[in-house]
Amino acid sequence: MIMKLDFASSVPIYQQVRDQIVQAIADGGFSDGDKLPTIRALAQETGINAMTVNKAYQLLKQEGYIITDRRNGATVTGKRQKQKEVPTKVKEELELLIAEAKINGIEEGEFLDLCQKLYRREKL
Amino acid sequence: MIMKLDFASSVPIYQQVRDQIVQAIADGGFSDGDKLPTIRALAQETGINAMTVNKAYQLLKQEGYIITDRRNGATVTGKRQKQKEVPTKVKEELELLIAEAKINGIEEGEFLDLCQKLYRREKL
DNA sequence: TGTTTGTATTATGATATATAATACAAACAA
DNA sequence: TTGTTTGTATTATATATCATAATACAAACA
Repeated sequence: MIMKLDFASSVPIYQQVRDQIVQAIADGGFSDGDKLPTIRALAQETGINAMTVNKAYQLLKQEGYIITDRRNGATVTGKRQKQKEVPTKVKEELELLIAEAKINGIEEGEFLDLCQKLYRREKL
Repeated sequence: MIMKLDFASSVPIYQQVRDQIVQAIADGGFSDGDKLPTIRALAQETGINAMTVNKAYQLLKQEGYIITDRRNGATVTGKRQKQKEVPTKVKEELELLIAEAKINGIEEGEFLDLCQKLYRREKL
């Protein structure tokens, strides 16, 4: 599994691992029932500590993105049932991003265009 | 200045302060030339330490949102010249948010609609 | 002269992050 | 049975971050 880690970043490594796995799931790199690499394997592959990978997996498990089995490893649960409400976390973070975009002179049309392209995974 | 702080949040307090000031600027609550509360005043008002407020102001200054004067306090610089490129930080965080939205079953149309409403500050 | 401003310094404590070395129970293969 | 692999738990260590506290300073102004 390709994993780009920035050790100079202020974003914790376990968070970076978690984020990239979430993105891989969203992009179809992992589907429902697919197995993630074992904790030890991913730790060795990336050169980081197994407990750091474990922390990322714990987070993913807590968020419902994966299930874990002592014998079977970590399995992706896939896309979920549509929620009635957009998660508050998504809305709040989106609000902040939009505020920063506005201050930087990004107009509504340009911003929505960017969102659409990113959603469709088109080139920018 | 109204400041909602969540002390149970994992987001550092200085970051929450910074975020809310950025949002206030974007929303027009502060315009070019307006003065922010003094560090000590905001610290007392919110009940947090002055050095924590200072850290938020340092961040805002470093990001170019405000200028500070030893005598005059902190002044908002207002909206900037439009950048050629959308900041990488905005794009990357947006990508992650979109990934999480996708997994939660939020379709493109709904997501773009949400973005538009948030940009226009309409009710949801 | 006194006050207010952002800033700097030093100290302290709590929490978070990351690594390291083991150990454990469960499940499966040989 | 025996051995291996799995996630998980434990303990220790080191470093960094976060937040508070108490001062102090130079600059600017009334």
